[in-house]
Amino acid sequence: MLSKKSKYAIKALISLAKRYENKVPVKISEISEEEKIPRKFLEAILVELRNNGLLHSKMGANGGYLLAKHPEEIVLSHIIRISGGPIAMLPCVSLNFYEPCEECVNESTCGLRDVILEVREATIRILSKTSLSDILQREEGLKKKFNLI
Amino acid sequence: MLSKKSKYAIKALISLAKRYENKVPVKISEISEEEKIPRKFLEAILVELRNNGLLHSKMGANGGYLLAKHPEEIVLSHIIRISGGPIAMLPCVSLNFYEPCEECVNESTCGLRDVILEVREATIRILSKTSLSDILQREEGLKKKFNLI
DNA sequence: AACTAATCCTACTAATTCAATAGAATAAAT
DNA sequence: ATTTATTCTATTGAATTAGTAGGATTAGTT
Repeated sequence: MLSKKSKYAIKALISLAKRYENKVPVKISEISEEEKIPRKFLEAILVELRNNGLLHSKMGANGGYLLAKHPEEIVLSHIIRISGGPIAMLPCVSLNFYEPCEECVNESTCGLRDVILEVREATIRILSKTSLSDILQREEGLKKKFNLI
Repeated sequence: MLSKKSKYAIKALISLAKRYENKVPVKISEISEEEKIPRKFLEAILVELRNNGLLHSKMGANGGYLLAKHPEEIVLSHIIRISGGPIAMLPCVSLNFYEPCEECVNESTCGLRDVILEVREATIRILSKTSLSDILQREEGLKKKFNLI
């Protein structure tokens, strides 16, 4: 399960991606209201995304946040890793949050691990090719599909 | 991330699958020691698996647990669901633990949900075709690969 | 019948992680 | 100066997960 933090991070970035062309900083409170994300929690999340190079910030009046890269260059796997969510279903197959199972006698011959490794690969394949732009495109597609446009 | 409970459940069932042919009940303490799973915790897990039809139990002296089905018929997705772990990365795409996102205006046009749906499908595809037998076969394969046999 | 070895059941507690909040410091625009 | 923002540090609350305790029940053995 994705943490709320990760979900909020993704939603906030999608919201910023929508206005990427404006090149005008967007305030925390604006995103918070639009996406219904608790103000102070979002604040912490955005700082973290900035520290990891996904956002630029501007302080003071008329300040706010901007994507640091083109929406095509920001992919889901990266966002999830920054916002603290391991992607793998077991620590022993995680690239970024690796930990051995205490009880495992021989990790390299563990059948369960082998399966979960496959799951991770399938998951990463999708998440690392899906950018903010892709998500926006999907939304357009879905709106058309449901005749909402 | 899989909970420890789920992981323990899977490991316990694999351990039972190895002795499936014996048709002799296996004691909790035996499994607990072999797999290094806390005794009392395992107890609760096995009862749940039994209540959900994956195990048969026999009380009293010489009692213990047996798989209720052939190891080929017990698949990972089922074990994980019983032991409480949702498989999907978001509640809004979960079949068995569905919950809408409070903040979502229109779920059916949510681009993020659409991607996560794809991830879930890829995951379930693997987990629901992998049985206890498959895992044992993988272990054999891995042992050969690493010349441990 | 008594004894022993096992699961079963109910309840509780501990530990960890997740989610959210408070409040003052700093920066920039007017 | 004043206002409008982000930034930083610290703390709290809530929920979930992990694990424990102890007695009731069942069945085999002598």
